[in-house]
Amino acid sequence: MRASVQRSKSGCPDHGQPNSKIEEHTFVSAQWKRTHTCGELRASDVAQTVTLNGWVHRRRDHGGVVFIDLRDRYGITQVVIDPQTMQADQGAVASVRNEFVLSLTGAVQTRPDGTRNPNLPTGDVEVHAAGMRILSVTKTPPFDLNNPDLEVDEAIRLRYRYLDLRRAEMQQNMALRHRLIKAVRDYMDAEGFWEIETPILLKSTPEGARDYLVPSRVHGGNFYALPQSPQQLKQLLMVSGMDRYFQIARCFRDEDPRADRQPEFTQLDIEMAFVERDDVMDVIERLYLQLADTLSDKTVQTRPIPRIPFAEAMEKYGCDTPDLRFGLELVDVSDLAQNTEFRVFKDVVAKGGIVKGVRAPGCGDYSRKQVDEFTTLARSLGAKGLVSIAVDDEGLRSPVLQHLGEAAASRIAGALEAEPGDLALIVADQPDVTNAVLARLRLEIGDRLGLRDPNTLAFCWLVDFPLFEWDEDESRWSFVHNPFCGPFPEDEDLVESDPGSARSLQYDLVCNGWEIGGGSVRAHKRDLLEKIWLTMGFTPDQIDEQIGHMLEAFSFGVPPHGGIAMGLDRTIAIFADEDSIRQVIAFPKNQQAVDLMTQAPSPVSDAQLEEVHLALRAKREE
RNA sequence: GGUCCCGUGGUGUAGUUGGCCUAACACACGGCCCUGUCAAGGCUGAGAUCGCCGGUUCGAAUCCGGUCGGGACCGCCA
Repeated sequence: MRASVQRSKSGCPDHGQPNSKIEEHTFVSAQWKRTHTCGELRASDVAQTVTLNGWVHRRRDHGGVVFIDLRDRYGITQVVIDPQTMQADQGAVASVRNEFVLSLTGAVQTRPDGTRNPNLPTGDVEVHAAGMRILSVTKTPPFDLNNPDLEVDEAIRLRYRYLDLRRAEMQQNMALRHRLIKAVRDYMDAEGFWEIETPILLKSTPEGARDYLVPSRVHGGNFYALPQSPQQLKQLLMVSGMDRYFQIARCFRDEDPRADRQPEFTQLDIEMAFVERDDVMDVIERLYLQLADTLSDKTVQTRPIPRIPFAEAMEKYGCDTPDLRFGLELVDVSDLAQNTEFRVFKDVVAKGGIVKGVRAPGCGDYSRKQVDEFTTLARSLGAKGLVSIAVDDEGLRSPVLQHLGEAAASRIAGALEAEPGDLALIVADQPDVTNAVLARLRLEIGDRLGLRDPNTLAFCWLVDFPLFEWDEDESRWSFVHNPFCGPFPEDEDLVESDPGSARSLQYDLVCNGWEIGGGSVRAHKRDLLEKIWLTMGFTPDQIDEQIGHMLEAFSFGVPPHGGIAMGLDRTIAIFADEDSIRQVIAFPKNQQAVDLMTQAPSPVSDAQLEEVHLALRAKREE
């Protein structure tokens, strides 16, 4: 539980408070209203009298002439203030500082030879000010807004997010986000989809992520839940005959945030009637290729988007979100490993584990310390250790060479296709741990060797997922995807006879190692759905309670249907070269799910609690 | 719930094998000078008891413990 959230120190130096006496002007007279934006004046506009409104990006005061770079969303224009020709109060001009909001009027002129600025679209011209009005003064900003290279602590940026959003990088990200969502809407419309809104206040569903709850005032003791996704509603819209639905939907999940996860996030939510797997995938594939072509300078690595069966992805990459921008596939060496004298390997294989490895090209000369970094990473993900084998022209070097034996080590290195100069990294553990660790090590190698080309979009579809996975904690089968995902038609009998072998009609779209979307063709037949839920250990009564309303709806004539949900924040982050979706969300929350700007979540009054019939069990702090 | 990393003027960093730190540098900020800059320039000034609390020590920004804040990850995320 969060104790008291510290407001960082007041932040802004206000030495001498020079601004307190400066007159600010109300924006009443049309005379001071902009005629142009700060990004549009060109040589062809010379001789026009214009008025610009904007923020002072930078000010260069030469004692006589003063240059002001005025900035708005559209760009930056240089304004020259010459005391000889300027009608305004010189004191006001001298008082201007960065981030003041100004109205400046004057004539557009060609810049003198040799003073043009090729780095600015407006750099051929400048406005010679005839008048100036200060619309708003400012305190000194808590961090530099005009230095694109400066990396300011994210907590400070989030506290003053409205200032952070003035920076060019964030303006570009917001522009990209707007254009991408606009392109999505245009595309969906052209494809015959209807955008239909669904409720934000709905019923809590116990499966899945933790719900955000909203207490009901009218119905004491009862709660709405915010949607984790509009899953059930969009399926019901199929029953309603809407045929093709989409929504730019806000979704809410009360789980710990990450770089690629926020408590609330935005999905392109889609559902289609009378479709098979390929129909949904085709709609999304064409959309994403179009988005990549029109909104990104990056190159799509492979068209059409390759499809990778889940089992193959786990085998080659150790995860279901492979980064295909580079090779370095994992290799299973369990057979070789179990025939060595190395007890660690033999025991793991004997207990159902696997031994796999990955090649780190050119890392054969890594120091003990560098190899230890790999080991630390492996241990942090649950591995008990990491076996490294360095290959050079002399032979092999490995901490476990004598346990493994020269010949066996050589065979394993050979299986990994390690050449002189390479380092082979091998993990032996239960399959999930081995794969998770090596998947991460593979990415780490890719990062270190610069193999994750930021100019490439390596899309792939993950298909042929299992329908169920075994839940160790609860000793029962559970969903891999969602409660309505359908099995392969030929696998329907396996739902009862061999649940672990039933394949699902799920598909995930992956790009550069990020899962950017997933969906499925649904199980729309009542008996099949009931069978699936029975397999997962629900009693008929429980099934009725959980999805009775869906089964009832399906009893009134349901079209075969399927859909998908695309993570737009992640999509935009990849397009914008950002490591975190916070960079493409205007007002995100931090890793503790706190909004550092508004300090939400926050206590509410006793009266508010009373109204919604709540009493707190623990006295809140502070 | 857990592992790891980080915390020094407004911002970003240096200093962190304890002592020459009376804490340095750049930007920002205040004052003065300067009529063609575009990261303008010159001179000058103010600003941090080193997140907080406690401990070790003759001596702590530096070592130890705790705590708060931030980040990456694991768990969690149908």
